Amino acid sequence: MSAIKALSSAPPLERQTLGDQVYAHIRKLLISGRLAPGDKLSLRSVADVMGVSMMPVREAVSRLVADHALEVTPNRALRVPEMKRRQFQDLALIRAEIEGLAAASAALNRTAAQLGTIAATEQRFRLLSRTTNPDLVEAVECNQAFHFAVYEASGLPDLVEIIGGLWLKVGPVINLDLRENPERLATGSAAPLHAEALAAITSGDAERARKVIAADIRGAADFILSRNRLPD
Amino acid sequence: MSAIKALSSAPPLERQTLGDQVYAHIRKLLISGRLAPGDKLSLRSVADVMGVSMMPVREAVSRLVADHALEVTPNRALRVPEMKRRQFQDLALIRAEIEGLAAASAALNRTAAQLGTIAATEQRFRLLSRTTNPDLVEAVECNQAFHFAVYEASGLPDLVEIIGGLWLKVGPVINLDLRENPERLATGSAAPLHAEALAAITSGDAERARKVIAADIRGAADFILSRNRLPD
DNA sequence: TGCCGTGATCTGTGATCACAGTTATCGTCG
DNA sequence: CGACGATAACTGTGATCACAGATCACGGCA
Repeated sequence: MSAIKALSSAPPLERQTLGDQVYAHIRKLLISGRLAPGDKLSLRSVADVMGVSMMPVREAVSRLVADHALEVTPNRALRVPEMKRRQFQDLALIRAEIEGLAAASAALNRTAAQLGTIAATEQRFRLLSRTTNPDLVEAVECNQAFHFAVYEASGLPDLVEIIGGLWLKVGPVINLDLRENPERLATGSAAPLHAEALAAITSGDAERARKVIAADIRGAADFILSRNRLPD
Repeated sequence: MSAIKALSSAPPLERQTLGDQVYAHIRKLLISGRLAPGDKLSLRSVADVMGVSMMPVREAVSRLVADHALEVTPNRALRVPEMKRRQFQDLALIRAEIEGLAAASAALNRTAAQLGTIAATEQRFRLLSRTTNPDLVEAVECNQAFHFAVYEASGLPDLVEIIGGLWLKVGPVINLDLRENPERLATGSAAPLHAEALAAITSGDAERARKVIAADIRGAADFILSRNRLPD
């Protein structure tokens, strides 16, 4: 019995099916913007380059289609959806509210360890944004890491998952834009806003955290909308 | 050319794959509570009763698992997840905020036709809640119809989709409870709150609409939590 | 009587084949 | 030389088969 009890100490082993791995792979490509709106995919080609059969790809793609991260056209073509200008505006509004809620909850519920993670990612982002020639891929990941460090600290996993779905939709647009306008990283207001968010969460000021994160999202969205690369 | 132009007038024909139909079927069973938490499913049995192969069921189930509307246990069993008490509380908080946002947006953006739909569903629900022996299945559908009539009127389809995902999670719990406590329909405060929400949306009072819908959600959640049928 | 090994059975996962519909390519006709 | 039409290649969808792992029931050992 003691032996059994010993073995049951760390049993949360989670099985990773091939479908899960393919899903995670494509998802990362989308959020980081390496798959741009309009890009076309095919089950067989993806299966080929990933060295698996078509089945796991089908499973992963069906999930991404359900998230509207991919779409299958009436002609049975598979592609990254083009985001209309209006939809991007709406998503910014929704994200400001939902991610603001997560930030407010984080200010109230964060643990000390989570606060440390937030501070670390904030510092990384701040230092990177001051660099003269920043690595864009790393900057994108830094920004994402900071935001999700905040959201994870909310203690609301269901909310984090919803936000993840939103990022999956806007990721291709945001990161494609950042790649074309690298100066936004330095001239934009992201870094000081992140610092203020960290301060608000540290002091437990929920409403301030909510407003700052919402402002960060609106700022990025307004910048992209001003560049007007979106159809409609 | 004129013939082609004529044909392209109404081409938004949407193909319904078998997978889509299976997904819609299971989804309806979940939201209406006919599949209760803990219920077990199997790909082959579902495929059998629906008269299709296993493939469309796999496609549908993989989507529902991605939504956390179903879960596949480490033992490769497929079942409706049990909702923990804490998670249900968190979901109520999230829903109050998100669905409140949708209601507020509906107060500002609803069309006249949408307002009519909201009023019609409100009346249906009000009459039904006064019935001495109401049909519970119909009551559940009425409540759902009213809420989503409001949310559709927000003009934010992405937000409606998020809310749909939330209802998919809480549906089994809420409707299972309503089935066991039918008196909630008459004694609860749902009907007057719905009426007040309709009034707020009619007059364009966004903040009042937000608060009323949030109160409706919290009221139902508190009732269920007081019954304490949830684990943990 | 209580416990554990062992087989049959059922599970989701992955691969392979078949098919209808679309797209792209190229040869041919006007 | 340009436009049309047929054919070949490719698309997602669905069905069927194969397999490893897990559950369950039965039976034998202690």
